[in-house]
Amino acid sequence: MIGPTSSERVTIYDVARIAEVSVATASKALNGTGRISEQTRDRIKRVAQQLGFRPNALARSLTSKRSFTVGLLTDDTYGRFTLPVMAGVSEGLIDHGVSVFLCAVEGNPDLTRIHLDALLDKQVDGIIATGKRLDKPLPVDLHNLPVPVVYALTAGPADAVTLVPDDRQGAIQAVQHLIARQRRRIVHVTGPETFEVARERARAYVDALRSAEPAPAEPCVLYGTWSERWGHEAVARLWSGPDHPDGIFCGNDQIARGVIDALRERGVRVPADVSIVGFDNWEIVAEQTRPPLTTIDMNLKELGRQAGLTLIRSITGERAPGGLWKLPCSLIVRGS
Amino acid sequence: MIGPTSSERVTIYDVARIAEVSVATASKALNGTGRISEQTRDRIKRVAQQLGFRPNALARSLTSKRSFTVGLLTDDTYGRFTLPVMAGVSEGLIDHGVSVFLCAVEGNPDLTRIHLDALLDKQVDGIIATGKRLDKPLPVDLHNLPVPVVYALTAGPADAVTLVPDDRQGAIQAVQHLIARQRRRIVHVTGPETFEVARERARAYVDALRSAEPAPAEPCVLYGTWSERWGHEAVARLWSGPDHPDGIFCGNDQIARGVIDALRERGVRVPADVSIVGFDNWEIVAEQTRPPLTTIDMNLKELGRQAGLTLIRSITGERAPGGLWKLPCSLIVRGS
DNA sequence: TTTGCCTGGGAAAAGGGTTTCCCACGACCA
DNA sequence: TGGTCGTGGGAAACCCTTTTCCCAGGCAAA
Repeated sequence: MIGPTSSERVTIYDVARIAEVSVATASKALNGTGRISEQTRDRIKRVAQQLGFRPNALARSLTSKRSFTVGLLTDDTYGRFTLPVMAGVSEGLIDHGVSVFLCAVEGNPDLTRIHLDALLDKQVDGIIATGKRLDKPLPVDLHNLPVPVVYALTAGPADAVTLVPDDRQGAIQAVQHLIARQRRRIVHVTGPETFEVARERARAYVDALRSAEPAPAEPCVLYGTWSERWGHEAVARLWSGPDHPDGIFCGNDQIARGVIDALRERGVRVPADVSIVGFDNWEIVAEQTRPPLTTIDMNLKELGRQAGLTLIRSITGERAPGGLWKLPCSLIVRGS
Repeated sequence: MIGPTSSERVTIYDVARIAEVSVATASKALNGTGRISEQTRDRIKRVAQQLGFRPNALARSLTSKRSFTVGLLTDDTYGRFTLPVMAGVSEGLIDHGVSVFLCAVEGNPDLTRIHLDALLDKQVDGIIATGKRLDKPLPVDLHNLPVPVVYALTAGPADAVTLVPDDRQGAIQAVQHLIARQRRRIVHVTGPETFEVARERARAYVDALRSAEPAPAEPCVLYGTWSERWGHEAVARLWSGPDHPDGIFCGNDQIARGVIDALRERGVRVPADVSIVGFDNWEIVAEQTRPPLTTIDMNLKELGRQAGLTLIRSITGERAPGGLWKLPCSLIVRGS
């Protein structure tokens, strides 16, 4: 009777025994290494197939020094930004047989340490650090780890690869879109000035306006919070004076949502009287506004995928040049 | 000079050599097993500490048959429901030294198969399957796996543990809250009737009304979609006739958002004229409505934690009775 | 002094693979 | 017929840790 000795998992010993070869030969046949005759190889493969043999990845990792796992450290509990990144990482890595350990560390240094130690003990091949703010590093030092680290959406050391959306390019696209729609009095309503991304987008907004022909009205940046409420308030403020904007570039989709609602309440038509562009392409918000929101997509899933692939390259020894890698954003045109 | 032989990772051999004992003794000392004299144990521990020795979890798993990893299979790409569950799972398991493999399978059977095989090859101790709909199973059969499986927010076989929020209890709480606020004409605006949760909540709504004293107006359930737009439409429909409700229980927070906005646009005051209760406690929505939304929280993080702990128990041999475990929801009272 | 027990510690196997050699054998050539 | 070479396959070491015996020696009891 053909079959493994017991109900336990079938090992390469079972395969070898039944194919009547040594385990060394079996291993070489199954991995395509070493010199084996065509027919022996086929026979071994057939037996392995029949037995449903699947090599124990743990045992294999022990010798190969590669565990085909990586850790994903994330600081973003709410997950609005992290989730697409995670999905991208996972998607980009599974093709390489690599699985991803998820570690939600919620800004807690002790917890982060615990997760990090667990990852290292489990011999991960590399680590991806991700957060929601580029200017806030993770609460633990990832320097001098025995494995490569790639940063995504969070601050890393200068010599490491850090992947971020190209906020500047995204903001410029947004402004140019408004200009192309014949808008001339374009203001920027965004989050707190303490956020680097807010300042970056604001700078890009100013530059884009300044370099436009014919020259639009002077730039005007309103810093506030990342909330709908602030969108309402900003509209109230903007419409309190005599000069009203005809285009508003919002720092995120929630603000844009507030702006759109406030405008509708005032009887201002979007996009007839004022065009709105958001930022994030948070579909659950952007698709539900009336009209649906034109916005900038940061392509976070793609960013995650790139992070994964970059990490793989580092693991396999390719030395990537460190620094900030900016990935392009896309303009999503909807109705606003 | 005290130190490991090379720059490689320090192994238990290094510890043993430097402490001048055998590896067997070192292992026993560090794990607190076997019989070792107090001083030898201390010496070994001190050496291990100095060397920064951390045992290789892979090698350890090889003998112990426990990898201290579990797989989390999720079908919910958007992650609104899954993310809190994931966070809870991770949080509940890290205390037990267990790490979580994240597998986003997006309803793709082949991809699911690939992930599942990778998990099994990596010798996970167990698997948590999660989705966003109880009535839609994952696109792969998790029966007869060599490891225990726990289901959360997704359909599992009858003999397995399946954790879900107690929709009935949550809905009843919502209705009772409205009744306690002296509301008598309470309607239920919810998602598609094809969703089991929608029907379940609707049944609970009906039952809660029927058993209330003094008897409120006849139940009225409006099925639609899970969108803001449907909230608007439902209000339009409800206010087209002569009899207007004074309480609305919404199937989710997005619908509630639409309802609240539509009411404000009509000049109906919330909660003076009509009280609203949502479902999900999706904070980003619920806190931004005007007024902030009173809603039902499904305690998904706690659900995730329970899923993790239940899985641990199954792994360690405790046989949990299979079936549907309903975890209580909480009423979150805000301004509506 | 012998016997027996207890104690602390070590040798070796096991866990499931991969890899480095090394060997046997047949073919080919002189 | 003897030597050389290429080929297919195997023995054993190795990866790192745990665990199962087993042993040596000290001490108390007989």
